[in-house]
Amino acid sequence: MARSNAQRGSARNPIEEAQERFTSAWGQMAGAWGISRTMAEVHALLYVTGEALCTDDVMEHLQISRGNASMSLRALQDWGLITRVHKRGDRKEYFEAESDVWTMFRTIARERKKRELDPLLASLYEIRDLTRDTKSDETAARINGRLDTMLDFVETIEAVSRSFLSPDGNGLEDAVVRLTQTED
Amino acid sequence: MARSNAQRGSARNPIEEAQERFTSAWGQMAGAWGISRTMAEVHALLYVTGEALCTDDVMEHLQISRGNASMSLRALQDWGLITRVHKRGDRKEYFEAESDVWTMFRTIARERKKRELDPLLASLYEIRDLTRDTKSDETAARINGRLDTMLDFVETIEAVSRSFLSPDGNGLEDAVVRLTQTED
DNA sequence: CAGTGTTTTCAACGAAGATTGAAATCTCTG
DNA sequence: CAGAGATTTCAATCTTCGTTGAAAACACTG
Repeated sequence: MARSNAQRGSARNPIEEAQERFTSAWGQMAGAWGISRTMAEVHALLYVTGEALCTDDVMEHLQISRGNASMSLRALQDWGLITRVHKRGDRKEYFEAESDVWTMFRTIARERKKRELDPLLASLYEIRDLTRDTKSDETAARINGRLDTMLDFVETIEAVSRSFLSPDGNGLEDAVVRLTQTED
Repeated sequence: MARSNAQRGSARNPIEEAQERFTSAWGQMAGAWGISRTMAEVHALLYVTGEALCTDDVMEHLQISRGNASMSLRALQDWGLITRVHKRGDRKEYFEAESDVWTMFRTIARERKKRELDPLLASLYEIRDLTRDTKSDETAARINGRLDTMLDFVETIEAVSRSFLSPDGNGLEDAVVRLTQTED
């Protein structure tokens, strides 16, 4: 009882502290890809640990409720960032994180594209069609011009994303490596 | 009284409706770059309108309070997405949005890098240093391996971002164009 | 198929963040 | 430099989102 409280905050040994700090740092990034802090922390924990953990492990490490752990694990599965693992002779379910960081990144990017970019693009098409046959005074022309410019831009972004993400390939990593090399 | 309520939701003419729908669609993207929905809507309004607006214009179009409008405009200035404009013979301040979409994108990306990526990288360095001289049993080795892999990855992302964003140049647009063309 | 261990669901609650509005501050103008 | 107009600030309030915990559903095992 005394022991399990004493180690709150800064963990016993360097490895545990590193694990805890990583989990927390990764949690800060939650906003960066539109998931809750807890969900990011669960993911970080599974990633850094590198082995399959069960709901109780997650609850204990992160000090969260069973319901919260269950929902976060479910959401991470929906994103495709973790997978279920069965251990025979054990009735509990275990989960482990995708270990390849590029795959992880691609998964997140693909999901965000689906949830944010694609709907935006769809909206922009609809909006353009609203004003397709409007006689343009000066103001209308300016506004339409801006909308068209934005649509072009978002289309370009979408095209780039698609070429990286949609095939099964790992074009992303290649491209990034190419880009970081000689910028001639 | 009847009139100003009647046009809530769908605006009178196609142009106004397009403007309103764009503002709303752009507002949905707020989460995507870590600002509040209102702030994104103010930005969208200024962008699509294409001319300088004052606080009262913003308040009226978006149906928000003076305080909220003031704070959102301030925040957008801090981000560098809008600039103040003085109209002579008028005591009010006016604001207009950056009109070049690539510049806009670069501004947002640069700010996010500063606020999210750089701190993450700093944390990861600290975390690595924690475990630098730990004798590694099997578990510790695995965890350290994962942390190193993640650090490499984030360093790479940082390097790519930096090469696009930090110079004054428009390397980003060029790179994107290059990437969308023949993928050989 | 009863019993036990495990996971999921969800209404109530709590925390974090956004918004308001009015007072305080600032800034022109005559 | 008084006063009107414009902007900013911030405590109180509202809203939204995340979390809890216990009940229900589920899934094994003997």
